[in-house]
Amino acid sequence: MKHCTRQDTPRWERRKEDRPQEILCAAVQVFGEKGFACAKLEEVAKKAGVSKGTVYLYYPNKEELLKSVVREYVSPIVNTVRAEQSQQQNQSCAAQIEHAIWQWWQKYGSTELSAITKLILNESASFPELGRFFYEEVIRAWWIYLQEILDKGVKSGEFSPIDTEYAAKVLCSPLVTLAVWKRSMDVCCDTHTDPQRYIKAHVQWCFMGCNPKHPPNRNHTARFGRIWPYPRQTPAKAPHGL
Amino acid sequence: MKHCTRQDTPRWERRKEDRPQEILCAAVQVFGEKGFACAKLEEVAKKAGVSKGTVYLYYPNKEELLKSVVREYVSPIVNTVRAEQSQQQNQSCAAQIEHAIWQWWQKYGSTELSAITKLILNESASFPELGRFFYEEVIRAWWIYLQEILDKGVKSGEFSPIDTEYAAKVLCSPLVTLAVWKRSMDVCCDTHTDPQRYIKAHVQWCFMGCNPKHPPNRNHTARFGRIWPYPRQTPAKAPHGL
Amino acid sequence: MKHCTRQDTPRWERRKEDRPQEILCAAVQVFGEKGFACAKLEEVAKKAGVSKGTVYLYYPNKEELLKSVVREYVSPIVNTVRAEQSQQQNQSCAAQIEHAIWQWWQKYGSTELSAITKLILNESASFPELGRFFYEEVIRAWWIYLQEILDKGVKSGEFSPIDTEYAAKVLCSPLVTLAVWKRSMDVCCDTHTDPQRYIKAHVQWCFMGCNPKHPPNRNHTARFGRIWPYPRQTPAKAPHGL
Amino acid sequence: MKHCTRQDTPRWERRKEDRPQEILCAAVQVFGEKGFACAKLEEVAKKAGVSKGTVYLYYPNKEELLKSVVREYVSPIVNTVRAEQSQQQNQSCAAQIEHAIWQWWQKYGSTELSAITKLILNESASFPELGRFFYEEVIRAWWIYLQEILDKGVKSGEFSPIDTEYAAKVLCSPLVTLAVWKRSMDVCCDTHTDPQRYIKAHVQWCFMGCNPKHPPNRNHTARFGRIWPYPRQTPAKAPHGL
DNA sequence: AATGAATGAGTCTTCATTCAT
DNA sequence: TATGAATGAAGACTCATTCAT
Repeated sequence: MKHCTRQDTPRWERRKEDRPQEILCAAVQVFGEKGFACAKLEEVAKKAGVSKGTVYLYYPNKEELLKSVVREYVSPIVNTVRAEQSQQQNQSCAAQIEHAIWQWWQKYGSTELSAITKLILNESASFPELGRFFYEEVIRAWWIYLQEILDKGVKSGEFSPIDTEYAAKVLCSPLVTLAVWKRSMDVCCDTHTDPQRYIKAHVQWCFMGCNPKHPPNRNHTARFGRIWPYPRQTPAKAPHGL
Repeated sequence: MKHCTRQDTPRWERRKEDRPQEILCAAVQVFGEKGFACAKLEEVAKKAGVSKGTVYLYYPNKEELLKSVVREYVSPIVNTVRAEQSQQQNQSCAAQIEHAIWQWWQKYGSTELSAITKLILNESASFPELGRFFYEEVIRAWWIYLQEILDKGVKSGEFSPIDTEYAAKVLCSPLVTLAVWKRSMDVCCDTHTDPQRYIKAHVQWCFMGCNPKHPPNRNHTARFGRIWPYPRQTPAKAPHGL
Repeated sequence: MKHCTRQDTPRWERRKEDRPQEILCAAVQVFGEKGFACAKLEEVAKKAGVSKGTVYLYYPNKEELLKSVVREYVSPIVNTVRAEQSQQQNQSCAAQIEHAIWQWWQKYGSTELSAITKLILNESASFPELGRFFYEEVIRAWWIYLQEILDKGVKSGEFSPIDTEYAAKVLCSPLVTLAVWKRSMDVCCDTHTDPQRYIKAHVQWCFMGCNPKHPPNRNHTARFGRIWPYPRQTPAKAPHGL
Repeated sequence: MKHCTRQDTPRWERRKEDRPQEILCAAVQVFGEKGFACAKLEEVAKKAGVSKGTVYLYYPNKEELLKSVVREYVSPIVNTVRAEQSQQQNQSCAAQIEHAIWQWWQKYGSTELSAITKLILNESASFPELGRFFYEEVIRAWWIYLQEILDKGVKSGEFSPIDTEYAAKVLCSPLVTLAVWKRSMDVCCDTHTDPQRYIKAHVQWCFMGCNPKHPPNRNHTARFGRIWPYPRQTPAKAPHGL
């Protein structure tokens, strides 16, 4: 004989298996929307349907929660892409580059996860450890992956001899910009950047740039000498001088 | 008893009018480094050489300070952009592109002004009118400028026929990324990105990409169909959907 | 299907009765080390080899656990004290004193039991009944024991005429301090107090102090008149009164 | 013409000079009553008549607040006593010892400050840094001071040759015990320990112990061999074995 | 006008206690 | 019984904002 009191709706459930994923999933959303500093663990908890304390049961603190998000969701992506690629070694390096770019978009850039990149770029100066972690765990992995393909292409003669290390960085930057852009300008303006078209333009650019008949003199750039870091101005100076 | 005539304390006389500028100058640095949430008004005050209270004398609160910073700093950027657009008309389009890139870095990217770009990208989701204004006044102007050169080059046959609108966006993105990067990753990691080398790689990329013998099939990309914005996931769902 | 008869799992049968003891044993260590406030029930549980919930099965809350610890652990102390008191009657009083001191250390001070003394001194202000019980059953018994020896020695002329009641208290204090010290300062500093050497110094002190040729004038102390409790100071007062 | 509105009772006063002392004074009381872990900075603030934030204006955190109490009020005491003593170098060492003991009581033991000693002994295992700090700052200073006098006395022949290092420790312990006692047993029992009488007994003990005609054989102690640390018992063992 | 001392709401984190399993 | 996942009240600490000076 069972009394049908409130006991039928228990105050909480025991779901050890699912909790971590639920919390991580909520964390992606909250971190993505608010950034690291402004994200409230209480909001993460609420979104995950648990109490504040439960979050700490699975992740020792805010920073580790974010790191876990990265480790769990973001880091594996390069390896996945790499693994898929390795089954197609007979493709041209150009095809491999293109594939990597589209995969990046499909698996990361187009998802909620790419908000992490925006977050890191925003806050790594304030939370250096986070910046270092993301750099080591994610950014470098992508750079290395792309540079390997470029190196292979240069070695085989498929590509021109280029500064592959920096070319890999340049190669990534439109993707990063696109992800940030979708979460900044496209939110407040009526720009509606079309990712497909953007990436197509990027891919085309990758393989031929604008393809001029007479590329400018390579030494042209020697004229420009200012180097980073530029001198800081003292606050008392007029800001126009900046 | 001390006489406070104009002659005796000329420095103090100007002070009153300079204060707002000094504060804004400090604020752009702090906001640029820390983002809105992590920026401390105390740090702004210290950098500006005034007390915390003085900041509130000129700006009613943190949000208004941010808005003032952006409003104030957009003008020099606009001027910088405009100044670029009128020069080098007689050169080849390729040379004009390259010149624009280097000028962007020299006049803008390498200066404090580029902190504003980082700031805007950070905060435009939270402060839409700021984003809109910056987009209209600065970004679009710059895009149009580049697109005009590209269009001219395509029209004259100097360049291949490309999607000039989006190519202009892609063309900008490494510059934006570089400026943001110097203010984020390079601060916390030992990456020490070399702007000269980065821009050289970018310029080379612009004109020939990696220049493969057999560029991949253009239709390849049709396989990728996911479009933005993707549906939000509810926390209970499997995170693989991320 | 597993048969759980007595023969098959003899160890498990006893478990149920041992649990409270195991928990108390763990608790005395943790309370002794950390004090009531800083002791974590989780640490107690782990040390006892049970789960947090099990502790609550036997003790309704932290406070009752502490009380049980003291109740349970005080008895052995009392017995230890009593056992000491009946021996060595035929020796000189000095020898009896010395013997008592060493026995105290060997049977009590050097064992886990002395953690209880530290605990009681910590918490008796918050849990008066605990303090009272420990005082009546243990401390007073020990004092009386020592005082009896001192009285006998004074009466027989072996000792000088002294204030035996307070001398007994003074006589105890280095022992208490040593036990507390080993559990506090020696844990965090590199002091490594040597108990043997400490007790030797104490014993020597007991029988001759520093043995000066000209002890100071006994009436000297009349100059010092402040008595306990001194008046509490209000915060606004000058702190020099402290 | 002044309107007598609420403005007559301003929400707060600006009292930069007095705040630190008021806060420290409140801190002594709260730390003394509650111990380090249980002391709430909010209570300190309330007692000092300020808000929570104000405490942090002057002391960066709880630990530094306590350290400041020690540095400001406790540490100077030895030096004061030392300085006073140095004006009486012609006194016997015995008189100097006695003077130090009474000064300790008058300047520290009888005041609210001596609760710090209890606190440290209680919590230095949980807050090792605090323990180390207090040891270095206070305890060692007293030990050194007393040992110096003892050494001088031994050297001059006024005292017997003794283990002055450990004798100094033994010499301190009744004072420590007294201070702890007044704040533990005397609070919950009707013991009402008389400090004057206690210290008199201690002083007498210092100079002659119980002064037996036939001190026990010094080698007697060789029989006792157990040394610290004794072996920890496993929780499963019967606690009587402790 | 300028200062910076003072405030207190807000957030991370801990842990005694509860309770579904 | 026993477990340990889940809770939520409580406390340290921060910082935008106020306001006495």
